[in-house]
Amino acid sequence: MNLIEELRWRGMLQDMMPGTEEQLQKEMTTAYIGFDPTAESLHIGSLVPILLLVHLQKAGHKPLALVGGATGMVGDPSFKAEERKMLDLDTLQKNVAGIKAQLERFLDFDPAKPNAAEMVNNFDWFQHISFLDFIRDTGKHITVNYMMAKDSVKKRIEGDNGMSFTEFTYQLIQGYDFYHLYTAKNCKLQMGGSDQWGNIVTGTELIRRKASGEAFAFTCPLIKKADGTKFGKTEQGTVWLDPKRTSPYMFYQFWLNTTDVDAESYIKIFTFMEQPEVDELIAKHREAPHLRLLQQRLAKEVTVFIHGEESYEFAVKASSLLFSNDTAELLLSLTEEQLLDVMAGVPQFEVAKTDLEAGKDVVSLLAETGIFPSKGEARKTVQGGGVSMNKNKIEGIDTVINTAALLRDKYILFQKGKKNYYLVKAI
RNA sequence: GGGCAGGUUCCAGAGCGGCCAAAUGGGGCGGACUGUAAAUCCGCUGACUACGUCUUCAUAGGUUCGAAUCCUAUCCUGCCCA
Repeated sequence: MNLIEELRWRGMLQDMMPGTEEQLQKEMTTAYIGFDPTAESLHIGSLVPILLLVHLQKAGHKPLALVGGATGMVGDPSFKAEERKMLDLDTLQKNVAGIKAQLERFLDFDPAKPNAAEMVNNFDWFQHISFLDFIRDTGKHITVNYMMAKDSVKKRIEGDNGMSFTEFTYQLIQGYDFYHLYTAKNCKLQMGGSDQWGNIVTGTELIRRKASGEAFAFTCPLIKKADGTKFGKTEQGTVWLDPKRTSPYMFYQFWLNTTDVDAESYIKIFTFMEQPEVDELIAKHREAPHLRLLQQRLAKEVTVFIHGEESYEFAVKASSLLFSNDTAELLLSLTEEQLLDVMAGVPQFEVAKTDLEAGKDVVSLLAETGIFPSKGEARKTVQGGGVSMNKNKIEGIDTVINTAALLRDKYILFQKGKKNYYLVKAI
């Protein structure tokens, strides 16, 4: 299977420019994807582009990972209803550095290899280009009519919020990136999410007009859940790749909670498993969905890829402990070390031990530790039967908590809903 | 620069002097069911020292016993004209 066939089978191909497949067959091709430095860490939304680069490199081509130090200063308006907030320079630089560090783990940068991955930052070339030079040398080649016709900006042009010139410029800036990489690094292919199609095509257009060259592109569908909601969010917010932001346990849980329908497509997209094995697994899953073989395998593959074998095993251990039925007794039997081990990925909070010795009502405890943002919310959730302590449901808001609740004389395990655990440590 | 329409709680969007912490929908959270799934049903959704009090309807002033609702100025947005 060649790269394109592979990606097509995996459902990772949306649009493709004619000739792309032939180009990839013809020679080792350099290709790039851009990453937005909107945060210091990548999140699972960026996983697909990363995987595209990995597949590309596996197929013998040369991947370039571009971090958008310059484009990040402008903000991509594609399909967005509103203008984005501008990031200040310091944050931007920090973000670029953070993202760079993460990307380095997933691609092979070994310079001895002909198709070694490379990292580039578009700030490096944009910082030397003056505004006047840019509009004369580059802006001349593209008409505003062409830029406005893009679907990606339609929402803003027809919408109620307008679009600043700054944001409108974005596609030209990104287009220039492609042009620059084409001339500087013989990069002939750009990939990205399907929302990037408009920006990417502006790049190939620029290459055609300014350099009389031919460049190619393909995009990957944006990942959505079957119910149409946004992929990559949980109750806790974004799922990050950085274990300090989203613990491997939470990360594992995210994948484990995938719905049946989604799991079938995710296993193709997010793992490197091959077709026969995937087909077999899906068949098994359809026969006995309650065993959730598919979700478990998916969670395993992705967690191992991002966090490694060891973290995965911790996550499984913690999950089985927290979700087994007789956990209430089990909790009591754990040693402190085991307890902490299991709770490694669970958010932790502290209380003064003296408060517990005096006895403290649940509501205050939950709010003051920060498990709940306010007393009101803590109260309402407790009243709705949504909070458990050490795996036993808290019955009323008058419940007073004292040192008797402490596990190993030190910890209390709170639970909001079924899946959200919080460990409180008495100090 | 001129004219017009707007800026409401997470979002969309009602309200247009007291009955407004603000309809309705979406989202979110929680409960039941289940497979840590989907669908469905139910509850909650500004804060607090909580049958009451406090801070909210772009911002700052003003009118009034009383304003999200009226007036003035400012800022922001859209549309149209120049």
